[in-house]
Amino acid sequence: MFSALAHPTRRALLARLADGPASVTELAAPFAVSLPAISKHISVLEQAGLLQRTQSGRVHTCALDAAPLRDAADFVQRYQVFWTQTLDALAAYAEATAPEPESD
Amino acid sequence: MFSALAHPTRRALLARLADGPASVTELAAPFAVSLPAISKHISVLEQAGLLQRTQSGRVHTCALDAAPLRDAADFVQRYQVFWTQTLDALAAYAEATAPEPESD
DNA sequence: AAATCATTTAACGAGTTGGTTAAACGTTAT
DNA sequence: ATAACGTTTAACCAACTCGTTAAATGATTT
Repeated sequence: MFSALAHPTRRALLARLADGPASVTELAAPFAVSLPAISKHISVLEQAGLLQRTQSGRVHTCALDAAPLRDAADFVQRYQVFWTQTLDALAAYAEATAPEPESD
Repeated sequence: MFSALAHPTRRALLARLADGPASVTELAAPFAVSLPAISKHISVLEQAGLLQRTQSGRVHTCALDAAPLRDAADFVQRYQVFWTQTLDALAAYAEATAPEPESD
């Protein structure tokens, strides 16, 4: 999943699909690589569950499926406190997760 | 960045660091791989900016730096609308491409 | 039926990743 | 000074990634 997102071409493909479904050739058009290369990228995205294929005739139409990205969002947001809060809040968070008997 | 997150061991290291800084040996302890392997993972995280190293004596203390994760969060959240509206969008698209009169 | 089109598969090569063990490096302790 | 410790570097290997070109597949058009 994260490795599917790790390649810039694949992120660009997702961005393109955010504007609507497209065929493999349409998806490949903006890129300077061969069609088989794009085909492989699409397979990677499909296997990561980020892309759904619908074959109608000889045209494979690809559509974005962002559902798995929710997991990535969940993962990343667990760390949100570490970049949004101040050091005080960070300390509070540390204390909340690993309570330390300080007094009382 | 995404490729740094792509390896489960590295995500586990980040999770561990979320509880506070730790030395390389401490970080390596829970894993069944050799110390050099962990050392490399730490280097990858460090190069991705997710980890800061402080050498004091012969001990390298590693601390989480979640700031770069903000970029990942930004990326992922651009797609949030696609998984919050997924059911409607998918239904509409399915109906448009393969019209299946199920209810009228 | 033959040609063309959209796409994938096959086979290959260069470079990277993720692991290993052995050795090196610098720090601390005896 | 010597030994032990924490960590990295070196050298190596197997497996994977990302790209290529050439051929195959299957659908459509002529």
